[in-house]
Amino acid sequence: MRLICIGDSQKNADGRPCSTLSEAISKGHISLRITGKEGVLSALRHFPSDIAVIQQIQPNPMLVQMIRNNRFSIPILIITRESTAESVAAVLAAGADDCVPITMDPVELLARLRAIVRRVSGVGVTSQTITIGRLMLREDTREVLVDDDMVPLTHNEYDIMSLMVRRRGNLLNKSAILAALYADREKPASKTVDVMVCRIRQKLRKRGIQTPFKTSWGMGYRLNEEAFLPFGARHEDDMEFAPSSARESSMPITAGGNITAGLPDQHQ
DNA sequence: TGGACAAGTAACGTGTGTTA
DNA sequence: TAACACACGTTACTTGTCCA
Repeated sequence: MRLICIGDSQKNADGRPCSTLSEAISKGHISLRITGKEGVLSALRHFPSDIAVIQQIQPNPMLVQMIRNNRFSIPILIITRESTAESVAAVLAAGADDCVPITMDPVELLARLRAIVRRVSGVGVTSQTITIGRLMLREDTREVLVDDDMVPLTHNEYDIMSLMVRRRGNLLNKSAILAALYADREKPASKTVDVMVCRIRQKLRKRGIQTPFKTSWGMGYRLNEEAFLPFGARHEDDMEFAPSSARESSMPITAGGNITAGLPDQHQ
């Protein structure tokens, strides 16, 4: 496994791995390359790696957002010294694959690194394309296709769709979506997310995807993977046409601020 | 069951890019 | 440079859900 270690704190500004990561690397016979956050894009471009590890004092979505905005689909694990549920949710929503404390046992850290790499390189996922049944998301061209028919999404609509697909299986609340879309900009009203999700739904509905997202009342949205399964592979419930103002789900999800963290991850 | 609140949606205003 | 198209955000209204 090839690992690129990115320093995003004063203590590890040049990317030198912390002791926990160093031990995991030595146990796992991992080839290591280090970089500071200034040279991260160049390093990712010139030194293909299997996974990126960002070391931060507190989870900060800006660096993850920058990597994703430059269309690097490399899996990202964040090692952090101090974290809150909200800050972990923000980096996961921005596109990180995992966020772990620096106190984690090196053995578990190594296992997580391997699991993420295995998951991302698995069936249905390539570095540029994610496929879920009839849905194909091309990250290199920022295109979304249903049955090979392109869905004309705007920039923000694509970003929400991409976020939903990459975090499929996880519930995403509106603030997390806004944090991912507007990492370093002033965020609009959360109602904006409702409107953009509604527009995506309308466009997908025209292509026969009736309930692309499940709504959890008061909590957020989740990708409805079954809606994208080919006809005949879906449950009866999903074959029904939803009303125009569909409330796909009203089942309350366990309350809590960090609703994206701690749930099973998405890539199968 | 009804009020409060959240979510869905259409309509509209504004900003920006494109084109003649 | 004006006209136009489009994306985006806001507003207002409707609908659905929760809870006392």
